[in-house]
Amino acid sequence: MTRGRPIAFSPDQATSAAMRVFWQYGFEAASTRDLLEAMSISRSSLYQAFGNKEQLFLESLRRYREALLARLQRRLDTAPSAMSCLETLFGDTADEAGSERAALGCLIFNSATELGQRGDPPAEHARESLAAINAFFQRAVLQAQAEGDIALERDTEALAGYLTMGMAGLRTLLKSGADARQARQSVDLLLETLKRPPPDG
Amino acid sequence: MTRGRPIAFSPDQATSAAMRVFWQYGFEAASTRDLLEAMSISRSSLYQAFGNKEQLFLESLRRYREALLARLQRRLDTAPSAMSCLETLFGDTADEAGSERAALGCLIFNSATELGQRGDPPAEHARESLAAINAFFQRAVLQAQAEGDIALERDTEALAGYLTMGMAGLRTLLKSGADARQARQSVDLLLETLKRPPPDG
DNA sequence: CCAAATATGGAACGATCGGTCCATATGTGG
DNA sequence: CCACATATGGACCGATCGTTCCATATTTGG
Repeated sequence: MTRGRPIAFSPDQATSAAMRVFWQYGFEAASTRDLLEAMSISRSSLYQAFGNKEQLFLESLRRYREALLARLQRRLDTAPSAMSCLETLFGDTADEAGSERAALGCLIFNSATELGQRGDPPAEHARESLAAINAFFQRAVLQAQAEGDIALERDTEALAGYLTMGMAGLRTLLKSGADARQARQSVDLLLETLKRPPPDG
Repeated sequence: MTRGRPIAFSPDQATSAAMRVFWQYGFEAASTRDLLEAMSISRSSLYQAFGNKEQLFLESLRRYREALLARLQRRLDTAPSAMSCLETLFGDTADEAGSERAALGCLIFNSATELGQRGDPPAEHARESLAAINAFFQRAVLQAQAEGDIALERDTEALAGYLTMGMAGLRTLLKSGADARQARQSVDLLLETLKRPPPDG
Protein backbone atom coordinates (compact mmCIF):
# COMPACT_ATOMS: atom_id res chain seq x y z
CA MET A 1 0.00 0.00 0.00
CA THR A 2 2.15 2.82 1.31
CA ARG A 3 5.56 3.24 -0.15
CA GLY A 4 8.60 4.76 1.47
CA ARG A 5 9.74 5.38 4.99
CA PRO A 6 6.87 5.84 7.44
CA ILE A 7 6.68 8.90 9.66
CA ALA A 8 8.18 8.40 13.09
CA PHE A 9 5.76 10.60 15.05
CA SER A 10 2.06 10.93 15.69
CA PRO A 11 0.63 13.87 13.72
CA ASP A 12 -2.08 14.19 16.35
CA GLN A 13 0.33 14.41 19.25
CA ALA A 14 2.58 16.73 17.29
CA THR A 15 -0.32 19.03 16.51
CA SER A 16 -1.36 19.04 20.17
CA ALA A 17 2.16 20.00 21.17
CA ALA A 18 2.20 22.77 18.59
CA MET A 19 -1.16 23.98 19.84
CA ARG A 20 0.21 24.41 23.34
CA VAL A 21 3.14 26.43 22.00
CA PHE A 22 0.85 28.75 20.03
CA TRP A 23 -1.38 28.96 23.08
CA GLN A 24 1.44 30.08 25.29
CA TYR A 25 3.35 32.38 22.95
CA GLY A 26 0.84 33.45 20.33
CA PHE A 27 1.09 32.94 16.59
CA GLU A 28 3.82 35.38 15.71
CA ALA A 29 5.91 34.97 18.84
CA ALA A 30 5.96 31.18 18.64
CA SER A 31 9.18 30.39 16.81
CA THR A 32 9.70 27.34 14.65
CA ARG A 33 12.43 26.30 17.08
CA ASP A 34 9.92 26.36 19.95
CA LEU A 35 7.53 24.32 17.86
CA LEU A 36 10.11 21.74 16.76
CA GLU A 37 11.30 21.21 20.32
CA ALA A 38 7.80 20.82 21.71
CA MET A 39 6.73 18.55 18.88
CA SER A 40 9.95 16.51 19.10
CA ILE A 41 10.31 16.34 15.36
CA SER A 42 12.86 17.67 12.92
CA ARG A 43 12.51 20.78 10.84
CA SER A 44 12.12 18.75 7.67
CA SER A 45 9.29 16.74 9.19
CA LEU A 46 7.41 19.86 10.16
CA TYR A 47 7.48 21.33 6.68
CA GLN A 48 6.89 17.94 5.08
CA ALA A 49 3.89 17.14 7.24
CA PHE A 50 2.32 20.54 7.88
CA GLY A 51 3.48 22.81 5.09
CA ASN A 52 4.58 25.81 7.08
CA LYS A 53 4.08 27.66 10.34
CA GLU A 54 0.85 29.29 9.24
CA GLN A 55 -0.80 26.02 8.22
CA LEU A 56 0.38 24.39 11.42
CA PHE A 57 -1.25 27.22 13.33
CA LEU A 58 -4.49 26.85 11.41
CA GLU A 59 -4.55 23.15 12.18
CA SER A 60 -3.74 23.82 15.85
CA LEU A 61 -6.46 26.44 16.16
CA ARG A 62 -8.94 24.17 14.42
CA ARG A 63 -8.27 21.39 16.90
CA TYR A 64 -8.42 23.76 19.85
CA ARG A 65 -11.72 25.13 18.69
CA GLU A 66 -13.26 21.72 18.07
CA ALA A 67 -12.12 20.42 21.45
CA LEU A 68 -13.34 23.55 23.23
CA LEU A 69 -16.73 23.58 21.58
CA ALA A 70 -17.18 19.86 22.18
CA ARG A 71 -16.37 20.40 25.84
CA LEU A 72 -18.73 23.36 26.10
CA GLN A 73 -21.54 21.51 24.37
CA ARG A 74 -21.05 18.53 26.65
CA ARG A 75 -21.27 20.80 29.66
CA LEU A 76 -24.49 22.21 28.29
CA ASP A 77 -25.91 18.78 27.55
CA THR A 78 -25.07 17.30 30.95
CA ALA A 79 -25.77 20.30 33.20
CA PRO A 80 -29.03 20.33 35.16
CA SER A 81 -29.97 23.47 33.25
CA ALA A 82 -28.51 25.85 30.73
CA MET A 83 -28.42 28.54 33.38
CA SER A 84 -26.42 26.39 35.78
CA CYS A 85 -24.11 25.50 32.91
CA LEU A 86 -23.37 29.17 32.33
CA GLU A 87 -22.91 29.75 36.04
CA THR A 88 -20.40 26.95 36.46
CA LEU A 89 -18.66 27.82 33.21
CA PHE A 90 -18.00 31.41 34.26
CA GLY A 91 -17.51 30.44 37.89
CA ASP A 92 -14.93 27.76 37.11
CA THR A 93 -13.13 30.16 34.83
CA ALA A 94 -13.02 32.83 37.52
CA ASP A 95 -11.66 30.24 39.95
CA GLU A 96 -8.64 29.78 37.69
CA ALA A 97 -7.40 33.14 38.96
CA GLY A 98 -3.71 33.12 39.77
CA SER A 99 -3.04 29.75 38.14
CA GLU A 100 -0.81 28.96 35.22
CA ARG A 101 -3.92 28.06 33.31
CA ALA A 102 -5.25 31.57 33.84
CA ALA A 103 -2.00 33.05 32.55
CA LEU A 104 -2.42 31.12 29.30
CA GLY A 105 -5.88 32.47 28.62
CA CYS A 106 -7.88 31.04 25.76
CA LEU A 107 -6.20 30.40 22.41
CA ILE A 108 -9.21 31.77 20.55
CA PHE A 109 -9.46 35.04 22.44
CA ASN A 110 -5.68 35.33 22.41
CA SER A 111 -5.58 34.88 18.65
CA ALA A 112 -8.53 37.17 18.03
CA THR A 113 -6.85 40.00 19.91
CA GLU A 114 -3.41 39.35 18.46
CA LEU A 115 -4.49 39.05 14.84
CA GLY A 116 -7.37 41.52 14.95
CA GLN A 117 -8.72 42.60 11.61
CA ARG A 118 -5.92 41.15 9.51
CA GLY A 119 -7.03 39.68 6.23
CA ASP A 120 -4.94 36.51 6.22
CA PRO A 121 -6.21 33.01 7.03
CA PRO A 122 -5.01 32.97 10.65
CA ALA A 123 -6.96 36.12 11.47
CA GLU A 124 -10.04 34.93 9.60
CA HIS A 125 -9.90 31.60 11.37
CA ALA A 126 -9.59 33.34 14.74
CA ARG A 127 -12.62 35.50 14.05
CA GLU A 128 -14.64 32.50 12.94
CA SER A 129 -13.69 30.73 16.15
CA LEU A 130 -14.82 33.70 18.19
CA ALA A 131 -18.10 33.62 16.31
CA ALA A 132 -18.40 29.94 17.16
CA ILE A 133 -18.04 30.72 20.85
CA ASN A 134 -20.69 33.37 20.45
CA ALA A 135 -22.95 30.85 18.73
CA PHE A 136 -22.52 28.48 21.67
CA PHE A 137 -23.60 31.19 24.09
CA GLN A 138 -26.58 31.84 21.88
CA ARG A 139 -27.63 28.19 22.10
CA ALA A 140 -27.18 28.22 25.86
CA VAL A 141 -29.22 31.41 26.29
CA LEU A 142 -31.95 30.10 24.02
CA GLN A 143 -32.16 26.91 26.07
CA ALA A 144 -32.22 28.87 29.32
CA GLN A 145 -35.08 30.92 27.94
CA ALA A 146 -36.95 27.75 27.02
CA GLU A 147 -36.33 26.46 30.52
CA GLY A 148 -37.75 29.60 32.06
CA ASP A 149 -34.53 30.85 33.64
CA ILE A 150 -34.12 33.81 31.29
CA ALA A 151 -36.98 36.09 30.34
CA LEU A 152 -38.37 35.45 26.88
CA GLU A 153 -38.51 39.17 26.23
CA ARG A 154 -34.73 39.21 26.22
CA ASP A 155 -32.97 39.37 22.86
CA THR A 156 -31.13 36.06 22.62
CA GLU A 157 -28.43 37.37 20.32
CA ALA A 158 -27.84 40.40 22.49
CA LEU A 159 -27.35 38.26 25.58
CA ALA A 160 -24.99 35.98 23.65
CA GLY A 161 -22.88 38.96 22.61
CA TYR A 162 -22.91 40.18 26.18
CA LEU A 163 -21.63 36.83 27.43
CA THR A 164 -18.95 36.64 24.74
CA MET A 165 -17.83 40.11 25.75
CA GLY A 166 -17.86 39.05 29.39
CA MET A 167 -15.76 35.96 28.78
CA ALA A 168 -13.30 37.96 26.68
CA GLY A 169 -13.00 40.52 29.46
CA LEU A 170 -12.68 37.84 32.12
CA ARG A 171 -9.88 36.22 30.16
CA THR A 172 -8.13 39.57 29.95
CA LEU A 173 -8.41 40.13 33.69
CA LEU A 174 -7.11 36.64 34.45
CA LYS A 175 -4.22 37.00 32.02
CA SER A 176 -3.11 40.16 33.73
CA GLY A 177 -3.14 38.52 37.13
CA ALA A 178 -6.50 39.46 38.64
CA ASP A 179 -7.14 37.76 41.97
CA ALA A 180 -9.92 35.26 42.56
CA ARG A 181 -12.02 37.74 44.49
CA GLN A 182 -12.18 40.31 41.72
CA ALA A 183 -12.83 37.64 39.12
CA ARG A 184 -15.61 36.10 41.19
CA GLN A 185 -17.29 39.40 41.92
CA SER A 186 -17.15 40.47 38.30
CA VAL A 187 -18.60 37.17 37.12
CA ASP A 188 -21.39 37.32 39.70
CA LEU A 189 -22.39 40.73 38.41
CA LEU A 190 -22.14 39.54 34.84
CA LEU A 191 -24.49 36.61 35.47
CA GLU A 192 -26.93 38.77 37.41
CA THR A 193 -28.10 40.26 34.14
CA LEU A 194 -29.28 36.89 32.90
CA LYS A 195 -31.55 36.32 35.84
CA ARG A 196 -33.32 39.60 36.27
CA PRO A 197 -36.18 40.72 34.05
CA PRO A 198 -35.44 43.30 31.39
CA PRO A 199 -36.19 46.91 32.29
CA ASP A 200 -39.36 48.54 30.97
CA GLY A 201 -39.37 49.64 27.37
CA MET B 1 24.66 76.40 29.12
CA THR B 2 24.26 73.52 26.72
CA ARG B 3 27.27 72.30 24.89
CA GLY B 4 27.37 70.39 21.65
CA ARG B 5 25.01 69.87 18.77
CA PRO B 6 21.35 70.22 19.74
CA ILE B 7 18.85 67.47 18.95
CA ALA B 8 17.00 67.98 15.70
CA PHE B 9 13.66 66.50 16.77
CA SER B 10 11.03 66.99 19.42
CA PRO B 11 11.27 64.22 22.02
CA ASP B 12 7.57 64.71 22.72
CA GLN B 13 6.52 64.28 19.11
CA ALA B 14 8.92 61.38 18.69
CA THR B 15 7.46 59.62 21.73
CA SER B 16 3.95 60.18 20.42
CA ALA B 17 4.92 58.66 17.11
CA ALA B 18 6.48 55.69 18.87
CA MET B 19 3.35 55.30 20.97
CA ARG B 20 1.23 54.95 17.87
CA VAL B 21 3.54 52.27 16.50
CA PHE B 22 3.39 50.27 19.74
CA TRP B 23 -0.35 50.82 19.77
CA GLN B 24 -0.76 49.37 16.31
CA TYR B 25 1.75 46.52 16.38
CA GLY B 26 2.24 45.70 20.06
CA PHE B 27 5.48 45.80 22.01
CA GLU B 28 7.25 42.77 20.56
CA ALA B 29 5.97 43.07 17.00
CA ALA B 30 6.90 46.75 16.71
CA SER B 31 10.33 46.68 15.09
CA THR B 32 12.96 49.33 15.64
CA ARG B 33 12.75 50.05 11.91
CA ASP B 34 9.01 50.75 12.25
CA LEU B 35 9.75 53.03 15.17
CA LEU B 36 12.57 54.92 13.45
CA GLU B 37 10.48 55.55 10.36
CA ALA B 38 7.46 56.76 12.33
CA MET B 39 9.58 58.92 14.61
CA SER B 40 11.58 60.30 11.67
CA ILE B 41 14.86 60.02 13.53
CA SER B 42 17.98 57.97 13.04
CA ARG B 43 18.86 54.81 14.89
CA SER B 44 21.59 56.59 16.80
CA SER B 45 19.19 59.24 17.99
CA LEU B 46 16.74 56.66 19.28
CA TYR B 47 19.31 54.88 21.39
CA GLN B 48 20.93 58.14 22.45
CA ALA B 49 17.67 59.74 23.53
CA PHE B 50 15.61 56.81 24.78
CA GLY B 51 18.08 54.08 25.71
CA ASN B 52 16.49 51.12 23.99
CA LYS B 53 13.22 49.74 22.68
CA GLU B 54 11.98 48.69 26.09
CA GLN B 55 12.51 52.09 27.66
CA LEU B 56 10.91 53.76 24.69
CA PHE B 57 7.91 51.50 25.17
CA LEU B 58 7.72 52.32 28.87
CA GLU B 59 7.79 56.02 28.08
CA SER B 60 5.16 55.57 25.36
CA LEU B 61 2.88 53.59 27.63
CA ARG B 62 3.32 56.12 30.42
CA ARG B 63 2.24 58.93 28.12
CA TYR B 64 -0.69 56.95 26.78
CA ARG B 65 -1.84 56.14 30.28
CA GLU B 66 -1.54 59.71 31.51
CA ALA B 67 -3.39 61.08 28.51
CA LEU B 68 -6.11 58.46 28.76
CA LEU B 69 -6.68 58.92 32.45
CA ALA B 70 -6.71 62.69 32.10
CA ARG B 71 -9.31 62.38 29.37
CA LEU B 72 -11.40 59.98 31.41
CA GLN B 73 -11.23 62.16 34.50
CA ARG B 74 -12.20 65.20 32.46
CA ARG B 75 -15.18 63.32 31.12
CA LEU B 76 -16.17 62.44 34.66
CA ASP B 77 -15.70 65.99 35.89
CA THR B 78 -17.68 67.62 33.10
CA ALA B 79 -20.46 65.05 32.66
CA PRO B 80 -23.87 65.86 34.15
CA SER B 81 -23.49 62.78 36.32
CA ALA B 82 -21.09 59.92 36.86
CA MET B 83 -23.70 57.54 35.50
CA SER B 84 -24.09 59.48 32.28
CA CYS B 85 -20.31 59.62 32.01
CA LEU B 86 -20.14 55.84 32.11
CA GLU B 87 -22.99 55.57 29.65
CA THR B 88 -21.39 57.85 27.09
CA LEU B 89 -17.97 56.32 27.67
CA PHE B 90 -19.13 52.80 26.87
CA GLY B 91 -21.59 54.01 24.27
CA ASP B 92 -19.01 56.04 22.39
CA THR B 93 -16.62 53.12 22.50
CA ALA B 94 -19.24 50.78 21.10
CA ASP B 95 -19.93 53.28 18.34
CA GLU B 96 -16.33 52.92 17.19
CA ALA B 97 -17.32 49.52 15.77
CA GLY B 98 -15.89 48.92 12.33
CA SER B 99 -13.57 51.91 12.38
CA GLU B 100 -9.80 51.94 12.22
CA ARG B 101 -9.84 53.22 15.74
CA ALA B 102 -11.68 50.12 16.87
CA ALA B 103 -9.12 47.90 15.16
CA LEU B 104 -6.37 49.55 17.19
CA GLY B 105 -8.01 48.84 20.50
CA CYS B 106 -6.54 50.34 23.65
CA LEU B 107 -2.78 50.28 24.20
CA ILE B 108 -3.24 49.36 27.85
CA PHE B 109 -5.55 46.41 27.27
CA ASN B 110 -3.45 45.37 24.28
CA SER B 111 -0.28 45.43 26.35
CA ALA B 112 -1.89 43.71 29.32
CA THR B 113 -3.01 40.80 27.17
CA GLU B 114 0.21 40.61 25.16
CA LEU B 115 2.58 40.76 28.13
CA GLY B 116 0.40 38.95 30.63
CA GLN B 117 2.12 37.78 33.77
CA ARG B 118 5.67 38.47 32.61
CA GLY B 119 7.98 39.78 35.27
CA ASP B 120 9.76 42.47 33.27
CA PRO B 121 9.09 46.22 33.45
CA PRO B 122 6.84 46.39 30.36
CA ALA B 123 4.47 43.77 31.80
CA GLU B 124 4.50 45.36 35.23
CA HIS B 125 3.80 48.75 33.73
CA ALA B 126 0.93 47.32 31.70
CA ARG B 127 -0.64 45.72 34.77
CA GLU B 128 -0.29 48.95 36.71
CA SER B 129 -2.00 50.82 33.90
CA LEU B 130 -4.85 48.33 33.92
CA ALA B 131 -5.16 48.86 37.65
CA ALA B 132 -5.30 52.61 37.03
CA ILE B 133 -8.23 52.14 34.67
CA ASN B 134 -9.91 50.02 37.31
CA ALA B 135 -9.31 52.75 39.87
CA PHE B 136 -10.97 55.27 37.58
CA PHE B 137 -14.03 53.08 37.29
CA GLN B 138 -14.04 52.80 41.06
CA ARG B 139 -14.11 56.58 41.43
CA ALA B 140 -16.89 56.84 38.87
CA VAL B 141 -19.00 54.19 40.57
CA LEU B 142 -18.44 55.77 43.97
CA GLN B 143 -19.58 59.11 42.62
CA ALA B 144 -22.61 57.55 40.97
CA GLN B 145 -23.51 55.97 44.28
CA ALA B 146 -23.19 59.32 46.02
CA GLU B 147 -25.41 60.82 43.34
CA GLY B 148 -28.06 58.20 43.90
CA ASP B 149 -27.76 56.50 40.52
CA ILE B 150 -26.21 53.30 41.85
CA ALA B 151 -27.51 51.54 44.95
CA LEU B 152 -25.36 52.08 48.01
CA GLU B 153 -25.65 48.41 48.89
CA ARG B 154 -23.54 47.64 45.85
CA ASP B 155 -19.88 46.80 46.42
CA THR B 156 -18.00 49.65 44.73
CA GLU B 157 -14.89 47.61 44.02
CA ALA B 158 -16.92 44.76 42.59
CA LEU B 159 -18.70 47.06 40.17
CA ALA B 160 -15.39 48.63 39.17
CA GLY B 161 -13.94 45.21 38.39
CA TYR B 162 -17.08 44.40 36.44
CA LEU B 163 -16.73 47.54 34.34
CA THR B 164 -13.02 46.92 33.74
CA MET B 165 -13.88 43.43 32.59
CA GLY B 166 -16.62 44.83 30.40
CA MET B 167 -14.36 47.36 28.74
CA ALA B 168 -11.68 44.72 28.19
CA GLY B 169 -14.25 42.46 26.58
CA LEU B 170 -15.69 45.27 24.51
CA ARG B 171 -12.22 46.11 23.22
CA THR B 172 -11.72 42.48 22.28
CA LEU B 173 -15.01 42.37 20.37
CA LEU B 174 -14.21 45.59 18.55
CA LYS B 175 -10.71 44.43 17.65
CA SER B 176 -12.08 41.31 16.07
CA GLY B 177 -14.52 43.27 13.97
CA ALA B 178 -17.80 43.15 15.89
CA ASP B 179 -20.49 45.27 14.27
CA ALA B 180 -22.06 48.31 15.90
CA ARG B 181 -25.26 46.51 16.71
CA GLN B 182 -23.61 43.74 18.72
CA ALA B 183 -21.36 46.20 20.51
CA ARG B 184 -24.28 48.45 21.39
CA GLN B 185 -26.47 45.65 22.64
CA SER B 186 -23.68 44.22 24.76
CA VAL B 187 -22.90 47.59 26.28
CA ASP B 188 -26.55 48.24 27.03
CA LEU B 189 -26.75 44.98 28.94
CA LEU B 190 -23.51 45.75 30.71
CA LEU B 191 -24.75 49.11 31.93
CA GLU B 192 -28.10 47.70 32.98
CA THR B 193 -26.41 46.12 35.99
CA LEU B 194 -25.41 49.53 37.32
CA LYS B 195 -28.95 50.83 37.37
CA ARG B 196 -30.93 48.02 38.87
CA PRO B 197 -30.95 47.25 42.58
CA PRO B 198 -28.90 44.31 43.81
CA PRO B 199 -30.78 41.02 44.21
CA ASP B 200 -31.84 39.90 47.68
CA GLY B 201 -29.17 38.43 49.94
C1' DC C 1 17.85 -7.95 -3.10
C1' DC C 2 17.14 -4.13 -5.72
C1' DA C 3 14.48 0.05 -7.00
C1' DA C 4 11.27 3.41 -5.88
C1' DA C 5 9.30 6.37 -2.50
C1' DT C 6 8.95 8.81 1.54
C1' DA C 7 10.97 10.65 6.04
C1' DT C 8 14.58 12.68 8.41
C1' DG C 9 18.76 15.35 10.11
C1' DG C 10 21.26 19.19 9.41
C1' DA C 11 23.53 22.64 6.82
C1' DA C 12 22.53 26.70 4.58
C1' DC C 13 19.71 30.65 2.77
C1' DG C 14 18.37 35.56 2.71
C1' DA C 15 15.86 38.58 5.67
C1' DT C 16 15.23 40.79 9.78
C1' DC C 17 15.84 41.40 14.66
C1' DG C 18 17.68 44.75 18.58
C1' DG C 19 21.79 46.97 19.52
C1' DT C 20 26.71 48.95 19.00
C1' DC C 21 30.32 51.65 16.98
C1' DC C 22 32.66 55.13 14.57
C1' DA C 23 33.28 58.81 11.50
C1' DT C 24 31.21 63.08 10.67
C1' DA C 25 28.14 67.02 11.29
C1' DT C 26 26.79 70.77 14.12
C1' DG C 27 26.38 73.22 17.71
C1' DT C 28 28.47 76.44 22.07
C1' DG C 29 31.96 78.38 25.46
C1' DG C 30 36.42 80.20 25.63
C1' DC D 1 38.51 80.69 15.38
C1' DC D 2 39.49 76.88 18.00
C1' DA D 3 38.47 73.18 21.36
C1' DC D 4 35.04 70.64 23.14
C1' DA D 5 30.58 68.34 23.50
C1' DT D 6 26.70 66.36 21.75
C1' DA D 7 23.82 64.59 17.74
C1' DT D 8 23.48 62.11 13.68
C1' DG D 9 23.94 58.85 9.62
C1' DG D 10 25.10 54.51 8.43
C1' DA D 11 27.86 50.54 8.44
C1' DC D 12 28.13 46.66 11.10
C1' DC D 13 27.39 43.06 14.80
C1' DG D 14 25.82 38.41 16.30
C1' DA D 15 21.43 36.25 16.92
C1' DT D 16 17.31 34.64 15.29
C1' DC D 17 13.55 34.45 12.01
C1' DG D 18 10.87 31.18 8.56
C1' DT D 19 12.09 28.44 4.87
C1' DT D 20 14.64 25.55 1.39
C1' DC D 21 17.69 22.06 -0.02
C1' DC D 22 20.31 17.95 -0.17
C1' DA D 23 22.36 13.90 1.42
C1' DT D 24 21.08 10.03 4.03
C1' DA D 25 18.08 6.74 6.44
C1' DT D 26 14.30 3.70 6.20
C1' DT D 27 10.56 1.56 4.50
C1' DT D 28 7.68 -1.33 0.78
C1' DG D 29 6.60 -3.30 -3.99
C1' DG D 30 8.49 -6.02 -7.34
